Amino acid sequence: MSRYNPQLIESKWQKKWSENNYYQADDSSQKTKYVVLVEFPYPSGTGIHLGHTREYTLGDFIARYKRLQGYNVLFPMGFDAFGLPTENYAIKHQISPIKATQDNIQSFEKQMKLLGFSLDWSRKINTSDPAYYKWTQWLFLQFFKHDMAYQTEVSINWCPFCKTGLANEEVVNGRHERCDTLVEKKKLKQWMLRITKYADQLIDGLKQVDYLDKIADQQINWIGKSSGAKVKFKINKSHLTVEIFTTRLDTIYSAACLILAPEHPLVNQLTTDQNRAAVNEYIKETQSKSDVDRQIDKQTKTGYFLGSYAVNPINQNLIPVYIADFVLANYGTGAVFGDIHDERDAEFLRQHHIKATVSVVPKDKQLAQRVIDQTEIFTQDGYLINSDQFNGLNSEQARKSILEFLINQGLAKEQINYRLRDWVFSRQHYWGEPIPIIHCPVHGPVAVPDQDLPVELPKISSYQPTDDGKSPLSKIASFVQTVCPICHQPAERETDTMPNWAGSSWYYLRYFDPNNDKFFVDPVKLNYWYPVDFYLGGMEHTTLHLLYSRFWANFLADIKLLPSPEPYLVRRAQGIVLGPNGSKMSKSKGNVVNPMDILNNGYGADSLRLAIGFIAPYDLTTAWNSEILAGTYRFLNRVWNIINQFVVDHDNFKIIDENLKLEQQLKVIINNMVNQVELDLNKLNFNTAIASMMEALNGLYKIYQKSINQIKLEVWQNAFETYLIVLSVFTPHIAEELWQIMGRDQSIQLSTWPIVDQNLLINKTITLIVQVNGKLRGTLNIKADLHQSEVESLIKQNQHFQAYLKHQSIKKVIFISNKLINFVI
RNA sequence: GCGCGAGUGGUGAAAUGGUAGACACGCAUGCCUUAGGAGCAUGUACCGCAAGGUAUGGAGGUUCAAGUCCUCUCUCGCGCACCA
Repeated sequence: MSRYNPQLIESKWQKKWSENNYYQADDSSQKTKYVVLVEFPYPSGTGIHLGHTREYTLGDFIARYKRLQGYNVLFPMGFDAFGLPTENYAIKHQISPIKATQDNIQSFEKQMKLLGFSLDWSRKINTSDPAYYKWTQWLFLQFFKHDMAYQTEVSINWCPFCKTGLANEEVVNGRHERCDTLVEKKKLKQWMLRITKYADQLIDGLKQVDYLDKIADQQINWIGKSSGAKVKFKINKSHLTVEIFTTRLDTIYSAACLILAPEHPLVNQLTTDQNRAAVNEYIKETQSKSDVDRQIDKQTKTGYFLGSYAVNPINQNLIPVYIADFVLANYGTGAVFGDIHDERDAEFLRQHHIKATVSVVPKDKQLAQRVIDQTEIFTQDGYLINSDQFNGLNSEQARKSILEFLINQGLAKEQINYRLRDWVFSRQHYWGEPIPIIHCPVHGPVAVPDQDLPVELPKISSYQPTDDGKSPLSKIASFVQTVCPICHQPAERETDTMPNWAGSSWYYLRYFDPNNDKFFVDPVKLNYWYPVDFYLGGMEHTTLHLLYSRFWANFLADIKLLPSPEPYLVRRAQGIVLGPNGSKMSKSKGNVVNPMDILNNGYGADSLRLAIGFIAPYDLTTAWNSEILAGTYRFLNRVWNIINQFVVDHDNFKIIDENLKLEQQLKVIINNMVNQVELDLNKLNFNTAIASMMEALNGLYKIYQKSINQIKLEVWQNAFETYLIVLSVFTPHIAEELWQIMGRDQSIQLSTWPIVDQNLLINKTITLIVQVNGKLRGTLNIKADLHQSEVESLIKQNQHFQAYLKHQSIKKVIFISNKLINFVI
């Protein structure tokens, strides 16, 4: 009997599978389709890491399970090759990004194959391939043609290290999420996509899909819808008005001042000569500070009085106008009224000695008094005081009434604001899709005609971005100089490129039809495959890739390029794999576990795959633990040994003393396992599914060692074969090898998922729980479906239980058939 | 501060309101041997000789019955954050 040698069998089967194209999805199948999508990787130089391995292994479990169930499964893979990581890698290693990408893709693909993923490699895509980005550019032009892409001079987040603009989503704690450099503000003319137009749809669409709650919550949070009102404040002795945004119109009687953002356009006009010098000084100061610096000390509310006064439209009170850097220029109207019912405002009033009035108090009288005395700040909804005819209303009623009152005078209107900003879509980098626009002195920005797509990236020698905020493409005259497609007069190409999120915003669609050079995807294939049935990815993309790609799909559905707006029916996120010491894996900490090392250590892909499924629930962040691996390896050895033993015993098999009860037991073990694994896989409980397989194997061992000759050969054969089919979802190589050793010619992948025998699930005898006053007092092995009276009489005959019930009056008996009996005494 | 989620053995973790700790790691004892990165058997929450009692971060509550439901509270993780 041979020993289990994963390296030998794994490479053998990987080769066979790829030769036989088992995983190529069929575009014209009669079967029901099922698309399993996992986020495609950046092909960085370090090869795949354990995080990829977890994500793709879990996706592979689903894909293999669905395939055995008879679905036409599409489980594709590609490479998100544009973007900063690849460019930085190329610069560092002094090779061209094209070459770097090719090399890295090759090694990624090789490594993924070593892990036995059932990917359809015939559909491989690469976002940096001109044949692919031709359609990224074409799709961008659809945005442009529908006024969804526009150019504007904006103050953008600028990364001085990467020398490029960033989207809000890429800035984390004031730093660029990739390189951790402090982000600066810079005014640049940028291409923007109107994602804000889809804010409501992106919230509402979540109701139609099955996303993990926290994913949906995070997206809703990020979009940050808030309903309130815009109110006009007239400036005293002036024709000017300042518009403010508030969600708390019920507190307007408390408005003690107006506060504008330093960048507010009216600041200059509202500043009196007397204050001008100091105000300008303050503005200069804030501009020199980064967002992070501004937020370092949230307690100190700096600001400056402009010299003007505004008129509170509700009561005609004159209130001073200030600027302060805690008011954000790019949210709402860039101006607010300051009042005591907001913690920040209250702090501002206190620090600048502005007199505050209370207008909302809580119901609790003692608390209300403290609020009136201004010893306590009350920011919640309550009841109105000091508010003329609105006194006594609750906050919600007051908001409505006051809004109506002001609307009638033309001084207010309802307003919904979002935190979500339009998407800065320009990058000043070489390694991205060129934005396919030509700037004509006469016609302005003009779309590159479809027949001229793709606008290919020119090959250049220096990829280094420039300091002046321009893409390196701007230095290539032969690229820049062109003619206007409308008037054929000299014109210039756009030199900005798209962000790395562009290619990934629609990549899943390209898998449906990866080689089409006539259209981004053939409508017939699109209708068959769209939408994605199951999408697994990282939590970190919830407000980046996931939101962006939903936005693209929503827009493309609006212009009839997609059948429906929501691209992913189910979205789940796998947990992060931490280093063995419980902290994030990183080179500097020296706690990186490389999946390829695990393979080279002789454990093999099957043990690794199993360990990944077994270590914890799939969505839990978990520290890598190589002892789990030793356990799964041991388990596979036991599977290997018992089946090889069976094949040996098979030849000299003689039935002795046939035992039908034992045979039934064997069948029940297998049937229970299939049932349990099926239930668990449907819920993505891979860890308990694998535990069920281990439990079943323990059961098989027990019966096999003692009583192999008491059960018919074909029952054994059937049990082991069923076992292997279920196992093949998790560990395809060893399953395939043992399947062959058992004498089957056809691949185990072409088998069908076993059917659970419902009759075998019903137990003939059960273990009844016996409780007294809810406390466990023992169990009783009895026939199933006994009546309460029968059970009670059995218990009364039982000395052990009698000890508890004797001399007691039984008040009540709770009886749940086949489960429990509880005596209340 | 806001939004989500989680707290269970020495460890990773199981438990449709119904036997808490499945499965696995580790450990202990024994067996076997071709002495291995093995294999097999038994045991392994805590207290107690036992009968029994106590245990799911803490405090209450609902219930015949609570890890699970409710209220309060503590701790940790993730996300967002001067968004009016």
